[in-house]
Amino acid sequence: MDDRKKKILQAVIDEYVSSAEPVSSSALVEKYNLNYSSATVRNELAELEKSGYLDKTHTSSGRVPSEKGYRFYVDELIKDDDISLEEMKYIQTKLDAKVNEIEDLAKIATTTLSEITHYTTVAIGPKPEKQIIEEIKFVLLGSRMLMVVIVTDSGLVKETIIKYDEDITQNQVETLNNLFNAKLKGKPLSKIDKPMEEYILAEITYSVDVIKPIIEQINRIVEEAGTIYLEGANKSFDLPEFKSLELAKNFVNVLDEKELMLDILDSGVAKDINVYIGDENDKEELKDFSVVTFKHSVGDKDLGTIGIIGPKRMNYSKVISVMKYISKKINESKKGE
Amino acid sequence: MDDRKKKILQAVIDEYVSSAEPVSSSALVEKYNLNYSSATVRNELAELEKSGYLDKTHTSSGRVPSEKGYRFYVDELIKDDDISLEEMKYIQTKLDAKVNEIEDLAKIATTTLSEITHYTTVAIGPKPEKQIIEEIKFVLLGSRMLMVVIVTDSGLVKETIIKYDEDITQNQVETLNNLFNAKLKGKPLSKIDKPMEEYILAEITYSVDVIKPIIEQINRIVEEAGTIYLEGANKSFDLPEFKSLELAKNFVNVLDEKELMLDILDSGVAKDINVYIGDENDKEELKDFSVVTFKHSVGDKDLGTIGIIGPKRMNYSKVISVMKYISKKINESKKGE
DNA sequence: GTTAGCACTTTTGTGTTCAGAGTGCTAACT
DNA sequence: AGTTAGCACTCTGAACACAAAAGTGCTAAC
Repeated sequence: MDDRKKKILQAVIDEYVSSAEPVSSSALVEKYNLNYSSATVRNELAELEKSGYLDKTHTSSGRVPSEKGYRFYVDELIKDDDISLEEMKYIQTKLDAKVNEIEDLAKIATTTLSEITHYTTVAIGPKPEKQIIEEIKFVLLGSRMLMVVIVTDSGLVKETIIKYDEDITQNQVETLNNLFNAKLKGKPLSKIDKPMEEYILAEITYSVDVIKPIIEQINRIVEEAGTIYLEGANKSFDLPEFKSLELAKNFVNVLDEKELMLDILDSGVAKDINVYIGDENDKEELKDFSVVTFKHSVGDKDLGTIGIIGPKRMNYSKVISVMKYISKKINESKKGE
Repeated sequence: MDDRKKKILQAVIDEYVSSAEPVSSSALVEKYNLNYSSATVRNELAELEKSGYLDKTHTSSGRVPSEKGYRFYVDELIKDDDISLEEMKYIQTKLDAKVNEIEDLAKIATTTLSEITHYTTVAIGPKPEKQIIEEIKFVLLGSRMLMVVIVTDSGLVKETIIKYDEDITQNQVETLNNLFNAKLKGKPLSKIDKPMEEYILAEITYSVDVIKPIIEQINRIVEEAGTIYLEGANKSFDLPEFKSLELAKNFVNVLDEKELMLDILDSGVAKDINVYIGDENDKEELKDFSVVTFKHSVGDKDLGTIGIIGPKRMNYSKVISVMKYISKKINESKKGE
């Protein structure tokens, strides 16, 4: 593919991304100051179409990028500095917010990404099983509320509260602290299984009623730790793709299926940024969309994966540029902590 | 208004609520086994229209309830036991879930309400200023993470984490516990103002760097405590009212304005259940919708307010029945705790 | 290799027509 | 009195035709 073809393909995609309308030869000449006539451009467009990079919606319509076209664009033509000074500043202030829980940081990154790109973003934290329990602490609130706090090596802090019908003594709290730390510290953050439960129950001399709810709640925490969150689902409704309400509803339904989202975010291979365009998505429901995911981290601490879901006609340059920038900034700013 | 008119008005509303189409005289006769001919019904409809309870979309169309019609329906015709056995059971299992934080209970109620009614629900917790701090506790996690836990009389438990660059001693934690409890216990949950901040700073002998972030985070918690949450925003897209995407977008935007939502939920007067139909809403943005709010509580503990936002063509009977049932069940089941 | 020019294709918007759904009213019936 | 059958009238919405607009592809000339 020669330079002129690349230039034209890029122009078609840029134009289509911003207008969502099939792109005509004359529009290209006018807006992208190509030094050729529309007739020449038309010839090139015809060839690009023959090689599969472009499509037409009907015989006499303008051109629309094909998935192959987008793929070529993402692989070869993308700019990864498509981010303005204002955007950088905005990201910086957002990330500077005094947050102390690692989950909050991830959430802020997800929100910011959605705000800047205007696409829907989803995120999951690091897999619970990959995190190591560093400390588990029992704290008595009043005399009948027990708080359980679990701290993991990746900086995750999760807590829950159990209410009892009887007073809990400081003594009991000590015992619990000792027992649970002895058994769980250094282990991966996963549910307490039957054998472990039996062991703990056997070990404790006093009432089962105290222990049972603790185990129940710890298991709930673990489950919750793998939770996904979602930002800017409504943003997608501004897209002309969704002028059919049918499609919009489908989209919302996809987002609602947590399992599906988990799979998608998990499927990202080792690469830092993964782009799935239309049919490249494994899931049938996403064949009409594009998904971009990236793993982020602070130093060597995994922060989980963030994904963007948008139309195939996504602004890949901007999305990837912003992702890279956020990723870099998170890593830099918080490394010392 | 005589009985027959009431019966017909009720039939028109019930039919319109389920079909969203203007209701014709013949449809009424057929589906609501009225023992009159369509001509008679037409006469009644004409009178109901003259008195303002019904509208027409054009001269020869069927009838549509007016806001006055809905208001009459809500005030006079509503059934408050419009809830099935299955629904009761579903609510019961949901509420039986082992949750221990009062906020989670409110969240479950909100979600369940949305699931059963298929409308969008929003909720706010009790106003922070109305809650009294019962205990404030500092917990050291590892050696450089400090967790602050605040417990209020209404059962709210809020916590946050502060990370330091230097080790914190158990001694310091004790001092903090004593100082903050001495100053804040029994006070309403509100931001720490300047004088109080100065006082605390003066009182503490060691580094300001330890205290500053604590105050910062406590204030953040307080702010967050008044937060609203939202459930089932996407459900509304199934409504035929939203066949115009324009309206759908507006609706989403309304939901996005947290301030607005807060106002609406706050404005509920002392009554247990408040219904605002169309123009009865203070906010311009909600003139096309109806809002139903209710305060809920466990025993004498305020749990905050839940609201339902839906089309004026809302199933008021069902919504109110379900609200009442949930409210009753929450109160019953958790009273002992 | 490039481009002006034009025939050809398809979409989109507009006006028109026509059937269908409902009402309102009149006149007859109980 | 109240009820109802019957019919004229109104409005909507779907179907169709037609014209204008937007583009392309191709040819022939530069």
